[in-house]
Amino acid sequence: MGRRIDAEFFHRDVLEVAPDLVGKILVHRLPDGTELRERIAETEAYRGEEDKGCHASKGRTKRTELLYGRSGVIYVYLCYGMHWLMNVITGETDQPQGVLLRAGENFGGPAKLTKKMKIDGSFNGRSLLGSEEIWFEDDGARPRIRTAPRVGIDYAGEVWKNIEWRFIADGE
DNA sequence: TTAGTGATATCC
DNA sequence: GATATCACTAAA
Repeated sequence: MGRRIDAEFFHRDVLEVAPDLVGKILVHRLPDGTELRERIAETEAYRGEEDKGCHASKGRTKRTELLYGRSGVIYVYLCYGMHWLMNVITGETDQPQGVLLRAGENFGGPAKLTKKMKIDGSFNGRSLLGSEEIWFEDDGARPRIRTAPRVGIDYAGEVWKNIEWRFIADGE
């Protein structure tokens, strides 16, 4: 059983938090007391209004408001009408940045992760800090990380689409 | 490769 | 009010 990750961890630049989050364990306690645990195997960083791949690139709206808010908060977004994608807000307040959780160690795919962890839109805006329902743990694992270009954002243009802000645990 | 799906943003 | 878009997945 690991240590719960605290506010300081998330209150750093997303480019530090995103790779650090790889290998950490997401814990979700269900109302009936069951704990779902999954080690994070892959993340992506989204950072700033100039990042054309970031939702906040179009400015501050009701939807992206959370990205500008406190670190340690969960941003859940419904994609293509059926997939929940989970992000963790990082960095300073008023600085739009967040980490997209792309995969756990037992499955690949952002929507699979939320499905398996039973996370949906009702988690949007919740905090990972001091919560009895959902939090991250550090069990001391320090996986090797490799980087790669982000996926699914072809619309963002050559520069932003090729930048290596995807962080993957190197298996074996 | 394509269909399916619905919230959000943007345009009348 | 209407339409276009989208950080995806599964099936073929």
